[in-house]
Amino acid sequence: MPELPEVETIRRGLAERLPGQTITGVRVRQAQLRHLVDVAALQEQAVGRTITSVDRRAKYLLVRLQPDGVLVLHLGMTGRLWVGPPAEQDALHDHLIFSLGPELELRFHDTRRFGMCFVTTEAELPQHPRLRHLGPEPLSEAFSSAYLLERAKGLHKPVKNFLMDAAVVVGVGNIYASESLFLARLRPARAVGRLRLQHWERLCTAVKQVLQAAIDHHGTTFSDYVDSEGRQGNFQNQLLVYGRDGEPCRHDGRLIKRIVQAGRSSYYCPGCQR
DNA sequence: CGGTGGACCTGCTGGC
DNA sequence: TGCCAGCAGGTCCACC
Repeated sequence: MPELPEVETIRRGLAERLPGQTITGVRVRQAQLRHLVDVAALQEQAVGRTITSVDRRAKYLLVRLQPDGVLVLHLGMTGRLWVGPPAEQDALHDHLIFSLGPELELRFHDTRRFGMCFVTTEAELPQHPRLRHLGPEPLSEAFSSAYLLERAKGLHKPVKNFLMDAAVVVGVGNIYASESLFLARLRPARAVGRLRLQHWERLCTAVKQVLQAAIDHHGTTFSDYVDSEGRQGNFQNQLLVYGRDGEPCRHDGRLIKRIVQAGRSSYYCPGCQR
């Protein structure tokens, strides 16, 4: 479900409400998510700790704990987090419930169960198997045209798949990959090893622009994404190609095409993108 | 080594 | 109406 802008929107909501709260209990209704949740580790390393901040690395939310510990949450395709007064009853697919004293709770809901939850220490976090291979943040200076050119050298994979490879850059999912390629005027099937610096400059700028604009609009609600306060995003109104198969391009009127790459839909304008 | 295809899950939609 | 194929915003691993 969520790509970087949606996760960042959720992070901002959590960062307003969680710091200073103490995790007083955890209830696991379904431990089998993307990986099996280690309930004992949560009890030992999260319960009783106070939350100091909520940060983000790639699409992972990092709930930092005092005196040490990081509660890591990933929303997969359909994960949602909810902060509020304790619910009267559990809903279907409410898997994890963190009590924050008697009047507040953090609830993790995930229909398809591709999400993740684990706890680790501050020292182990960078080397954690789920995080250690991750590439640069797209909105950081490390994500540059020079970096992309170097990284793509000798590779033959399509630029769409390259952009969605978390070892290359994190946070760019299926929606924003198509949108970025449209802005950069590049067809998704272009082989990365043959692109020149000028192409990477266009693409790098486009990725940053699209992600920042989506964050500014609180993300994209395509079917069911909502933030931690239950609010929908607004960026779906600004999508230029994603999900617009057969509709006219807003720039040149040609019909948007849909192709499948690595099992995922890609959308592009055959006129604007080369 | 790089690249693809399928697996993991549930639920919704559209065609017959 | 019912059934079934196809699709969905992510990640990982086995296999060529």
